[in-house]
Amino acid sequence: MQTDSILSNISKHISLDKAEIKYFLSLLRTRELKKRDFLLRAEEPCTAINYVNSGALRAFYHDQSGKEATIMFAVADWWVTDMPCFANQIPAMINIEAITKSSVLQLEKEDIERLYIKIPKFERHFRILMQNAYIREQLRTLQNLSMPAKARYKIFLKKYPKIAQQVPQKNIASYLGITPEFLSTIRRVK
Amino acid sequence: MQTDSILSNISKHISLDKAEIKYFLSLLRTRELKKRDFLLRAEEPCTAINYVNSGALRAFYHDQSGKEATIMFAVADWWVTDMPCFANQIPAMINIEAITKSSVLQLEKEDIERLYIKIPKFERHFRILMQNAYIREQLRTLQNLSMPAKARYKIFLKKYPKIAQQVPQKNIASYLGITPEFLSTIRRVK
DNA sequence: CGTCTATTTGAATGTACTCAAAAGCGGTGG
DNA sequence: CCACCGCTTTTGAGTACATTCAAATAGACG
Repeated sequence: MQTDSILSNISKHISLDKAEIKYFLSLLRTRELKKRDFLLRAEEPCTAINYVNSGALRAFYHDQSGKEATIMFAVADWWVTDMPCFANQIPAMINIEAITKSSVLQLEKEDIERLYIKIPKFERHFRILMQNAYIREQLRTLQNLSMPAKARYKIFLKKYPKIAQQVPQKNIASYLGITPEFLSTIRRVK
Repeated sequence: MQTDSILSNISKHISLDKAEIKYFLSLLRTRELKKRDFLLRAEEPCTAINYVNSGALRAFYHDQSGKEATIMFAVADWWVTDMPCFANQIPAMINIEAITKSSVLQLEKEDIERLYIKIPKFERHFRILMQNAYIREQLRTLQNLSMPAKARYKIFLKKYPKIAQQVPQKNIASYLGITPEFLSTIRRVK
């Protein structure tokens, strides 16, 4: 199990001693995904939060009319889950699919709750993670509201160059909230 | 100082003893705002996070072209600040204005950091707050991407009936990312 | 009561979507 | 190694959603 990466992720915000590291690592389970495997499917229980060791995943929502909206991409060193459903222990609303061969570390809801009790510092770590996620999402809302698609696309390319390389264009379109056709015409004009 | 409300907000997630309550309350400062007063202005340092005791406030961004986008409303029992700037101690990007006469309790950055150290339970409280904010914001993104304005407006009315009553229509338009004129035509058709 | 701002209405325009079809590209099997 | 298949991307025409600008009406408040 590759664990250097997740430990360095955590050491950004809190420091752990040997015993704490050992306990924390004991809670993780590795999950390997082939391209197009699902880490989570809508309607299933969403029991884990996932740390991406390698690869690229996409979280997306399928609405009643069959259209899909991409909620987020997750590449190495990102955390991903269906947060509303993970937090409230209700069936997943979204799907999480591997865009490329990927490897993730899973932390179960029950285990993270135990972890919060046993090593309260982890509340801090995830507080900061949630805070950053909130900030990112709020900025995204702001851009969706105030900018045309072309400007949003340019910002996406600048902000997530790695993701832009790894994922098909139609997924970026659905992240931006536009059709693949329209993204294509945006790109044409440059 | 009205403190029952904020204590009950906090007791949703953590429980405090008498001494902890006393210490926590000692960190708060009341701020009274008249209608149209600013709690925060863009460019100013954003040093505090604010709990709304009463009234209604609006957080909005003014872009270079002069258009404004409403980031959020805050009514009684909500927390509000410019989170990116509060977290990173950089000048505010957004404005927070009182829509009606309001009363807020302010918690300074330095004090909240001390609070986290002295009473680590507060990490948990704000972890849950940030998690919920993230969830709300992600849901909002999803709706912005996948629904036409009319459907978003209906959801807004259902979700925030209190806010819908208290704030002018043009503010709701800017929250939805549409022009006041277009909101008006949406409402016409019913 | 008058002034100022918010809301409504309408016409012209622009941004993004749908549907359809063609072109490009990657993987797979013969 | 090439040919074919399926999927992604491009292109275009017609349409729908949302904006801009301008002007009229309605409401709020001193």
